[in-house]
Amino acid sequence: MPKSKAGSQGKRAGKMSARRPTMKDVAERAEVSLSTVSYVLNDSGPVAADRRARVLEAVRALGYTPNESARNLKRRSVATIGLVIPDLVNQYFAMIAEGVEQAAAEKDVLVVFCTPEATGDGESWNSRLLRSQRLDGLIYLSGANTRMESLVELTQVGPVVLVDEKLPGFSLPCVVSHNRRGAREIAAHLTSLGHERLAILSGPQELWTAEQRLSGYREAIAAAGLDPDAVPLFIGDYQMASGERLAETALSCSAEERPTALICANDQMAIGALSYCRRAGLRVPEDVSVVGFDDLPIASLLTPRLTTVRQPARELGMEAVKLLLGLVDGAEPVSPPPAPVTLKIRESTGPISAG
Amino acid sequence: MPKSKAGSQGKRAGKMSARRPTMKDVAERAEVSLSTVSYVLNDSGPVAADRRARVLEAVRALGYTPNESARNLKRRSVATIGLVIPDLVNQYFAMIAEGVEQAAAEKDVLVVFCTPEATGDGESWNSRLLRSQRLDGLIYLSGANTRMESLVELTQVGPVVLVDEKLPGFSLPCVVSHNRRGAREIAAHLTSLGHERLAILSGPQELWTAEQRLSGYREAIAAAGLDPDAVPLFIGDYQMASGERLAETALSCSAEERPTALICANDQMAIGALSYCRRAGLRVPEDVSVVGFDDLPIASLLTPRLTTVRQPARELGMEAVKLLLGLVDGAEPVSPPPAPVTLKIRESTGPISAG
DNA sequence: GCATGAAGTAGAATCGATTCGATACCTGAA
DNA sequence: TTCAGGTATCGAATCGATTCTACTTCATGC
Repeated sequence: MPKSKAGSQGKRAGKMSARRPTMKDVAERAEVSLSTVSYVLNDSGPVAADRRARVLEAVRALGYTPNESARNLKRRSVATIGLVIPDLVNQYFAMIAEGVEQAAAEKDVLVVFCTPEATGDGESWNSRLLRSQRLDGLIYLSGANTRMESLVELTQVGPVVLVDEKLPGFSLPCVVSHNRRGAREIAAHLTSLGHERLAILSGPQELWTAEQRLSGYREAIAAAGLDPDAVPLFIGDYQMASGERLAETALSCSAEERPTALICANDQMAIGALSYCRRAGLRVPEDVSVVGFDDLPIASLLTPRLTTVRQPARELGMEAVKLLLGLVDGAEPVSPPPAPVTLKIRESTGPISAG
Repeated sequence: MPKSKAGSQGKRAGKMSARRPTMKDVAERAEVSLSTVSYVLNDSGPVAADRRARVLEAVRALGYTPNESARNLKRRSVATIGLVIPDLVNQYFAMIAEGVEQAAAEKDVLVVFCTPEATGDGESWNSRLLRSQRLDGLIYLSGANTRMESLVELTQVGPVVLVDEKLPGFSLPCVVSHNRRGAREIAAHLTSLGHERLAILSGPQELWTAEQRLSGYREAIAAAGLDPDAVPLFIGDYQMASGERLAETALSCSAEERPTALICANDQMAIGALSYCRRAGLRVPEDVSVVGFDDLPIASLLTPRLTTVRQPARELGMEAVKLLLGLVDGAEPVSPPPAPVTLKIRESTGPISAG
C-alpha cells in the first residue's frame, strides 16, 4: 500500500513499458500464495488440483516466464558452461563445439565461448568466471599454446574437463579418442602400400596427442620390420605453416633418398605439406604419399583428397558435456575410455611407384 | 546482532568446504557496512580513503569475487548475449562468430551459442531465453532455412540484430557488407577477361543477400554491353551440393553453347561447382572460369585457388555487437552502412580461351 | 553562533525466486 | 471424542548483491 509513491518505474519515458510479470503477479491473479505457485511450477510440493489449475491458467494468461537470475541466485548454479576454444575457424574445434552445444542444449544448459586469446589474460579471466558463478564449469579444448599449469589451477576453483588432450602428471578428467591406434593404422596403411622411406611431421612434443600419435606411427613401423629410429622426425606445431616448412625440409634431398611418404600429425600440417608439394612440383601420391589426422571437412575437398584418420569430434564434445555436468553435480571424475577412430583412405596415398 | 542463530551453513559433510566469501564477509572483516563495500567496489558513492583501503584489503585477503547471479538480479541484465548460428563448421559463420566473441569480450559480455537446429523448436526457445532474462539480446546469423517471420516476433521480446542478411519489409537492425558492389566487381572481372557466355548460380531467392548479389551481377553484365536477361540463371540454396548439381545443369550442353564462366553466389556453391568440373573433366580456368563469394579460408587452399569476394566477416560480427549492446542500453536502432568488400583474384578465373 | 550544505556512513528495502517451519484441515484409529 | 499423522497451504527467511533514505559530522558563510 505505501508502495507506488510517485510512479516507481519510469525509465522509458514513452511506452508505459509493461514490466514483465513475476511470480507475485501470478500468485495474486490465481489467489494463492507465492509458495504454492513455486510448488506448481517446480512440482516440488503437494498442491490441490483446482489450485494447480488456477495457477497454470494465470501463468498462461500473464505469459509468465520465471526470471532465471533470481532462480540462479537461490539455486547457486547457472546452468551454463564455458567452452574454451583456441580457434573457431579450425573446423575440428568447430565440430567439437557443435557436439558440446548439442549435448548441452539437451539438458537446457547454455554454452558460452571463452577465447583466451581475445580477452588477453586468458586464465585469470576464466577463473573469475567460475568464481563469480557466471559459469558452472569449463570445457577446455587445448590449443598448442595452452599453459597447462594454469589449467591445473583452474581445477581448484571449479569443475574442468579437458578435450582432445591429456595431462599425464595430473588427474584432470579428460575426453580423448584413441590417438595411438589411429596413428598405428594409418602408418600401417602406408607400409602395406610398400613405403619404406618415411618421414614423420610430428606435433608439439609436449602435447599428449602428439606423443601418442608418434608412438602409434612407430609401432606400425616396427611391426613392418623397419627401424623406427631410422625414420626422420620433424617437430612442428600442428599449424599449416609448419607442415609446409617441414615438408620442404623433409623432401629436399636427392630423389633416391627422398621419403616416399609423409606422415603428418594432423590435417592442417598435411594441408601445408600438400601445398609445398604442389609448389615443388611433386605429384601426390605418385611421387610422395601424404597422410593427416582428424579428417577435417576440407580434407575431402582438396586435390588430391586427403587420406586421414577420422576422430569422432562431435561425440568427443558430447561426452565432455556429460562428464562435466556429472562433475558439477558432484560425481567422481572418471574419464571415459578413448573413443574409436576410423581410417579414411583417399587419394593422397598410393602404392610406392616403381623406382 | 540477533543474527547468527545456530551455525547456518553446513551442506557438504566432508571438507568443511569453505563457502565462497560474500560481500557481508568483506564488510565484517573491514568493519564497515555492506553499502560501503558496494560503494567501493562499484565506485558509486563517496568513501573515505582509509575505509576504502580497508575494504580493498579485505577483498584481497578473502579472495572475494562478486556473485554475478545476485548482481544480475538487481541490475536486471546479465551481460550475456546469444549468437544464433546455423552452422559452426561453416568457416564464414565461424569467422563472424570470432568477431562477435572478440567485441563482446572487450565489454565483458559473454556470448552463448544458440543453434536452433539442435534444440528443435528453435525460435520459441530463443524467445524464452530472452524473456527469462538469461540473455540480454540476440545476434542472428541467418541461414537459408530461417523463418523470417519468427525473427520479427523475437524483436518484440528483446533486442535482436541480424547479421549478413536483411529483412526488407521490416525495420530490423542489421549489419551487412556491400553485397551488390562485390557482386558487380567480380562479374566485371569476368567480363573484362572476355567472358560473354556466363551462367549465374544464385542463392535462395527470398534472401536479401542473394537478391543483392544477383542485382550486382546484372549491373556488371549490362555495363559490359551484354543482356542480363539472356544469362542463364539457376537458383540454389548456398550449399555445396546445390552448386555441384547446378553446375552440371549449366554446363551440360555442346561446347559451343557452354558457358565459359560460372558465377556462384557463394564459395560453398563454387566449391560444389569446382567439384563437378573435376568430375566432368573440365579444366578450371581453361575450359570454364568459376567465382564465389565470401572468401572462406579454404578458398585459397583449393586447386585451383578460388577467385572470390572477401567479406569482412570479423568486422561484421564486431559491428553487430556494438549495435546490439547499444540497443540493450536503449539506443535507437540505426544500422551501420554496408561494410566494404574486396575482390580476390586467384587462379579459378582466366581469360576466355581461344575457341 | 547558528543555519546550510556537503561528505561519509549505516540501515533497510528491494530484485524474484526457493524452501523451511508452522498452521489448519481432514481422515482414521483408539 | 480425541489424538496421531498426513495433506494442503501460507508466511517468512533466504540467496548476495544494489541503492534509497536518513542520520551524523564537520566546515563554511552570514
